[in-house]
Amino acid sequence: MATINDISKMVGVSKATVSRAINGTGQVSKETKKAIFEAMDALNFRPNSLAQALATNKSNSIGIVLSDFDGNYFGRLLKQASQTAEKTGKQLIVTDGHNCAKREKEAIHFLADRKCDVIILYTRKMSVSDIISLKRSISTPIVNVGRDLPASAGYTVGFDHTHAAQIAITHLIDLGHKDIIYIGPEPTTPTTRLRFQAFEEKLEQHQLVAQDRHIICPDFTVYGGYDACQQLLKVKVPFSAIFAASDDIAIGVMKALSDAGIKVPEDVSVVGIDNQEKSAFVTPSLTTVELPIKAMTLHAMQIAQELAEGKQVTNGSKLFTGELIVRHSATPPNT
Amino acid sequence: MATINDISKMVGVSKATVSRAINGTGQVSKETKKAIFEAMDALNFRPNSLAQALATNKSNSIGIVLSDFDGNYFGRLLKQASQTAEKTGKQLIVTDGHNCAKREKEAIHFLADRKCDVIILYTRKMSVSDIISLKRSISTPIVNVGRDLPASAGYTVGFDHTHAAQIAITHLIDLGHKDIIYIGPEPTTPTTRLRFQAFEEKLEQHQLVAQDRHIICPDFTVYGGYDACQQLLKVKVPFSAIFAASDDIAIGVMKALSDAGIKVPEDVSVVGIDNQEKSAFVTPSLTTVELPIKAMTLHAMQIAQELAEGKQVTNGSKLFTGELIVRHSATPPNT
DNA sequence: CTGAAAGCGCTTACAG
DNA sequence: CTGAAAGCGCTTACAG
Repeated sequence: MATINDISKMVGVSKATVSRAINGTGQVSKETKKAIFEAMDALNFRPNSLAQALATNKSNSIGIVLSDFDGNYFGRLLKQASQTAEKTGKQLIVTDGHNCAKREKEAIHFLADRKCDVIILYTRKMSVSDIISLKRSISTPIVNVGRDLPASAGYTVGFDHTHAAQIAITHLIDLGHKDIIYIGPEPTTPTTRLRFQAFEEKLEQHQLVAQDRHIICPDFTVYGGYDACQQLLKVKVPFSAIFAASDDIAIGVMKALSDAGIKVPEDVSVVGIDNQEKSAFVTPSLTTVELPIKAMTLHAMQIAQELAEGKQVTNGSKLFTGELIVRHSATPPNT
Repeated sequence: MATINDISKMVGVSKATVSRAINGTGQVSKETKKAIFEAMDALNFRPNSLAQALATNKSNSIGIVLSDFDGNYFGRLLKQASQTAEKTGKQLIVTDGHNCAKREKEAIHFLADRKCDVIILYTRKMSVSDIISLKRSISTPIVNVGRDLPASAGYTVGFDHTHAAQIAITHLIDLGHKDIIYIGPEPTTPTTRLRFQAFEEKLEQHQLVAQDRHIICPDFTVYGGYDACQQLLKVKVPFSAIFAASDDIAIGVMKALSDAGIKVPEDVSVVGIDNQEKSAFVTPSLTTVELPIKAMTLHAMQIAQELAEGKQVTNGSKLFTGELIVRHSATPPNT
């Protein structure tokens, strides 16, 4: 690998001059500039970005830590993030939190250690105080995505999970359903807690039975939904509608129902949350709540961008809300 | 940020000793080691990994470049890669090739410039000669994933796309179908070309009409499949089966069919390629070909691992083959 | 077991 | 417009 020294020797100038030519900082005469670029080509020179970063204390890259590499919307988030990053000429470094608070923290440190200009943090497991203290311990600016965090956690682009769950359930109630089941993971993380609480509250508010209406599935996957629904069919509690904590779960649920000879929506209505691409293509198409992950990511990247350039942030933290997408998986109950 | 100097001053030893204590290289007495660790804690010291990498010329990380951040199996690939990486204590740096040869190259350079120990390359757009010359121009070892490349391209964990397409089509032919349509992207990339060629050859081999049987869809998505199938329904060519170039396309196709009142598999059979998670959960469940992306990634990571440690590679390049997964979307034609 | 010194490949005041 | 020198924060022979 050729270094700046090689090319400085070849051209017969100091490496300071070479550096200036490369970066376009300071004045360099046309002729020497030309000679330098030719030498760079000849030697196939590429600046060592590690050395650059060490010297300047920044790396021209944006770090992302994702709580997990297979959540149902991490693909959309990544896609959007990488598109915006490309426009700004910054590289994106993506890192896995392995769905565990400890790993999430490590990933953040990894990124901070590499002097990323800014870190986009999509965490599910870290507690609010974790986030706040971590934020304090590193100098890299952080922008949180996905959760609704207090101002002390720094910039955050959140989603109103409570509201999303409410409109889904309200839809079912408005259709006339009285026996509604919730299928979703145990309410142990902020997100799962919010969704489940919204469920219970809405039911109670409408004087419907809210107790023992929660069938737990291990995760947010189709498999989880499928198994949980089979479980539900065994216990023989009466129900006419199911609220699934995610579209994936809902799709698993619908499959289990169909395998058991139960028709959706004629016999049982199902609604989900997420509005994944595939949800429009299953049969029946799924009624769900749009989670605007692309718009959220875009917003987060704009903040990140401004932060990276040391600019004033024009549009700071924001809370996004969902929207009900009515399709064909939920109808009035069969009476 | 505390540096190694701060802690060397605090303890009263040279920074060489501190470095040895941190890395566990060389001898350091118990007492000084203890003092050093205490000081590290007190000052909340984290070694600057940029400086470490610059000094040692390695970074203890594995780089991945993905041709695109929304291909249909990049999620599974990433998940598996990050799981293996975690076990080995290496960090994973993921980078987007933006579905374009130029960007793919840039991404590789980015990773090489950061001194990744090894690069996993999943490219769709770069030509074989591109890959070979790029491989020559950087010193970082590369392991290719997904395509079947010549030995001169270095280690490669490939998939036999021709064989996969063949078994899918043969399945349809064996069921008795004579009028088969191919729905997939234009054969412009290595993968799309292979799949389409296999289709044409098999048809000709069985003396079936192979001309004008290709309905083009813009990409590998459900939307693409949906639109292309609507196209197909307009042109009124007779057909009893559809071979879709991916599961996503197949799912879009089935939806278009069902929207048009055509029953799968009673009226039309459909098969895909990929065996995505959701394919078992659509109705009817999709007959497809398993693409063992997890196993392939695991294999690639093992090579990467050995390369990174400078070990001899025990199991080198390998070509994986698909397996037919028979479910409910394809049956004998209705005669 | 420990230290002084050189080096990794850049950048950036400072001086001219 | 250009160069000499110090510095970024580490590691690693070498010498003791």
